[in-house]
Amino acid sequence: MEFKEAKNKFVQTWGALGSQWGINKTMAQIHALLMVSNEPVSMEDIMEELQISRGNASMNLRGLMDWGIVYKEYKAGERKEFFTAEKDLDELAVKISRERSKREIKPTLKILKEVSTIEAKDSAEEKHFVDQTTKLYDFVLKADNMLDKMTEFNENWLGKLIIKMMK
Amino acid sequence: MEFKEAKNKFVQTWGALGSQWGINKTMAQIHALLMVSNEPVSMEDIMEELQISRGNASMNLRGLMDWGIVYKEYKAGERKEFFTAEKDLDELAVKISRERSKREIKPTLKILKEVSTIEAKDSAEEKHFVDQTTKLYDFVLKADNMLDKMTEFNENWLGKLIIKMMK
DNA sequence: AATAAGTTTCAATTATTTTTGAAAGTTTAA
DNA sequence: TTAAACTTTCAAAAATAATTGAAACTTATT
Repeated sequence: MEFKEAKNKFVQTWGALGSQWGINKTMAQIHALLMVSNEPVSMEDIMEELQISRGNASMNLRGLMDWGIVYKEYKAGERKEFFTAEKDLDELAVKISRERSKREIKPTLKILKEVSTIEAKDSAEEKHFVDQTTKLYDFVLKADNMLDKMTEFNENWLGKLIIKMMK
Repeated sequence: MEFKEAKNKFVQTWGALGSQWGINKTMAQIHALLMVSNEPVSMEDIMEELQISRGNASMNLRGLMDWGIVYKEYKAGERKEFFTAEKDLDELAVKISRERSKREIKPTLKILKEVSTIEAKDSAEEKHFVDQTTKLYDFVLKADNMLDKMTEFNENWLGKLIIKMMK
């Protein structure tokens, strides 16, 4: 396989994976493209390589920057903006975790707390509901805290974690 | 908040969360409904509670069974089929992890292997591509193996894991 | 302060995904 | 073996999400 083909295959695959995880295809593709680029890429180049419109590129780049995993860069003497991706994978994982926690997990926890603390009357049905949502709350809270812990490990937490798990 | 309201809120929230994670809303809602039901639920009841068509219910129940997190049950003397959800949350997490690994991670690893092993010529661009995709391969492989390990812990791995992480 | 270079926004369009509903298929019981 | 009870399938319709493109906006240059 030659370089261009491999690069394209990677970008497509990353895009498809993104879709399956609730990230829009183009956003994932742009991210993939920037991840494997050794130097900052302009919006023009992104549009060209992925065959997408200016508006699309602009919006998805903004989205990626909101996630904190793509940065804007300026080149001396150039008016255009360039973009780079976070390339450290541990850092990338930490940022994505943090952001998903903030956007999705925390609000869900809030609701779980609410619904699990209704007064359970005496019916088995209601008791089971309270019991199950309480368990779910505890579980999600624990999982979310684990993500927080990961950020403390910081350097290569995944490797360290696996070593601990082996023991 | 009264029971019916809480239940509805939970089902809606779980459905919305599903969407954000690439699981279709109805599938997530059915799962939520079954999780908090203390006894098996018929397709009729699911249709009624979620206000969805028979076809929709049928297809999404099938999907949930393919994930291995919803089971069919038969009640003595009843012709209808009933459904229950996996309610043990550790077990649920393990099953979802296993299935996502099989369906999404493993195929992605295969592609990453392919594209990271092209002959890198001498250009910095190509070298960076090979380097970055190799790192990505290693990272995803490690993360995937961690999921496997979780299944070995089996009983309350999340709690144990957090304790280990604290140390 | 006018112009040029570049970016963002958003209503309209297009593509994708989900849902419906009725026909076809299955299974059980008489 | 027929009919009734129930489930599955899938083409068409509806709902949702992504994309375009051109006008509005911003910033830098002359």
